[in-house]
Amino acid sequence: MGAPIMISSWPRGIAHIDADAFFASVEQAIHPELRGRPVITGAERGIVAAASYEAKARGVKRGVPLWQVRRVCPDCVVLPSDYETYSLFSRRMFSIMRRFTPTVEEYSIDECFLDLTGLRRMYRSDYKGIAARVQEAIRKELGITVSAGVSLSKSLAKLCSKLRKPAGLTSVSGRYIHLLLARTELAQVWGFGPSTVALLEKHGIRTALDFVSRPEAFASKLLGKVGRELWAELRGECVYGVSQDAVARQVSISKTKTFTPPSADRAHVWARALRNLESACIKARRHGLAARGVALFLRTQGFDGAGAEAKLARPTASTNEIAGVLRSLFEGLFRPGSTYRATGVVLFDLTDPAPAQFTLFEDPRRAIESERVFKAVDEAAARFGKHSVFLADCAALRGQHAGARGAVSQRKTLKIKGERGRRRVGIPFLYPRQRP
DNA sequence: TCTGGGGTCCTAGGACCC
DNA sequence: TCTGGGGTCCTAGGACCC
Repeated sequence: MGAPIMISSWPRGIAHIDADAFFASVEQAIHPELRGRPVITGAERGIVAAASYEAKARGVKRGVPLWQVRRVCPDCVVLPSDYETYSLFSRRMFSIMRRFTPTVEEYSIDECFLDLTGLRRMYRSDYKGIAARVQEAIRKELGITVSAGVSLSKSLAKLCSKLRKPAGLTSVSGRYIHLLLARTELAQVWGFGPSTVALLEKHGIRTALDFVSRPEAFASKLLGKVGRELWAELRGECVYGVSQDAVARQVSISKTKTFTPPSADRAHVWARALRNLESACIKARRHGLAARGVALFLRTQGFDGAGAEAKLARPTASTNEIAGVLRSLFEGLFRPGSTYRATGVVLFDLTDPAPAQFTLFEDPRRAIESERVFKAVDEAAARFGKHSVFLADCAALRGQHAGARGAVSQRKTLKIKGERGRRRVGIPFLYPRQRP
C-alpha cells in the first residue's frame, strides 16, 4: 500500500531512448549477413562489450570473458569494437531525434533523454505517440531499434525504457507510477548502486515504492542530496532537467592499460605509462582541450594501486611537455622489486588550450615548436595509425634501446601531491574491490 | 575464474583566513 | 595564549554510471 504520489502541476513529458544492443545492432545493420545471428563485439578486449539479442538468447551476457562465450555459444560471431562507426551512428541517431525536439540530452553513446513537454498539440499525439514516431524514424533510417520510456521525470522514463526490450515502448502517467514502483527493485533505480541498496534494505526497504513511501526527510537524512532528488524524481517530480547542450564539457581524460605478462622492469613499465600519456594527449588534442594537471597510477600484481598527481605549469596537451612531469611522478611511485600489471594516466582540469602564455622559465620558441611537432604527429597517426610515431622511450616496447631520454625536459615548478595515496577520477579498477 | 576501460559527482574534514 | 564563530577552498575518498 503506497502513499499517494504527488505530481507537479506542470505535465511533463520526458522520454528516455535507449538503443538495443547498440554496438551489435550497428554491426548487423551494416553487415546484413549478420542479421539473425548471434553477434558480439569486444574482441579487442577479451570480454563482451555488446551482445546481439540472438546472442543474449543463447546466454551470452555483457562483460563475460570470450572463452566463456565460446563455450556457451560456439557459433557466435565475435567482432572487434569499431568505435568510429558506432559514434557515427550515434550522431545520426541524435540528429534524427533533434528533428522532433531541440531538447535532446546525449547521455551516452547509445542513450539520451528528450523533453517532449508542450509538443502534443503540434504532433496531434500524446507523448507516447511522439516517442513511437521517433522510434520508427530511427528504425527506418538507421536499421537499428531503440527502446523508449515516457514519464514525468528522467528517473521514471529510464525505468520505463528498461521495461520492454528490444524495440519496446512504455509510458507511465502519474496515476500509475505507484504500480511501476511497486515492481521496481531498488537496484534498478538509476543512482542506487550496491552500497545504497544495502543501506536501504537495512531499513526494511525493498522496492522503489517502499522508498518513496517514506517521508522525504528520511531519504534526505539517509542518502543526502542524491537521495532527496531521487525520492522526488520517483514520485514524478522533475528534478533533473533535460539539458539543451549538445555535449557536456569533458572534465578528464584517462587511459589505462593492463599488460600481460606483468613486469618489474622499470623501463618497460615507464614505456607503458608513456604510451598511455600519448593516447590521452592525442585524445585531448582531438577534442581541442588542454590539461592543467596529470595523474599517474601504477597497479601492482596484487590489488595495490599507487597514484600521484601534479599540476602543470600551464594548460597543455603536448606529450613532450607533460612527459617530464609524468616521469617525476613515476620515479616517486615506482618501487623496484614490485611487479606491475597496469598503468593509468589521467589528464584533468581540462580547459581550452591557452595559447602563448609562458612561464618565466621556459622558452616560448620551444613550446611553439612542440605544438607543431605534435600536430605533425597527429597527422601521421591519422595516416599510418596511432602510435606510428612515438616518443623514444616507448621504443622499450619494441625491444629497442630506450635512448634519447634527454628529449623530455623536467618542469621546474613541479609539485607532487598525494604520493602513495589512492586518488581520483576515473580509474576504479585500480582500487581494491570491496569484499561482499 | 575472478573481467576492462572511460567517465561524473558528492561529501567530510583539514587548512587557511577573517 | 586561550576561546569562539564563520566562511571558503582543497583534498582524499566514495559511490555510481555506461
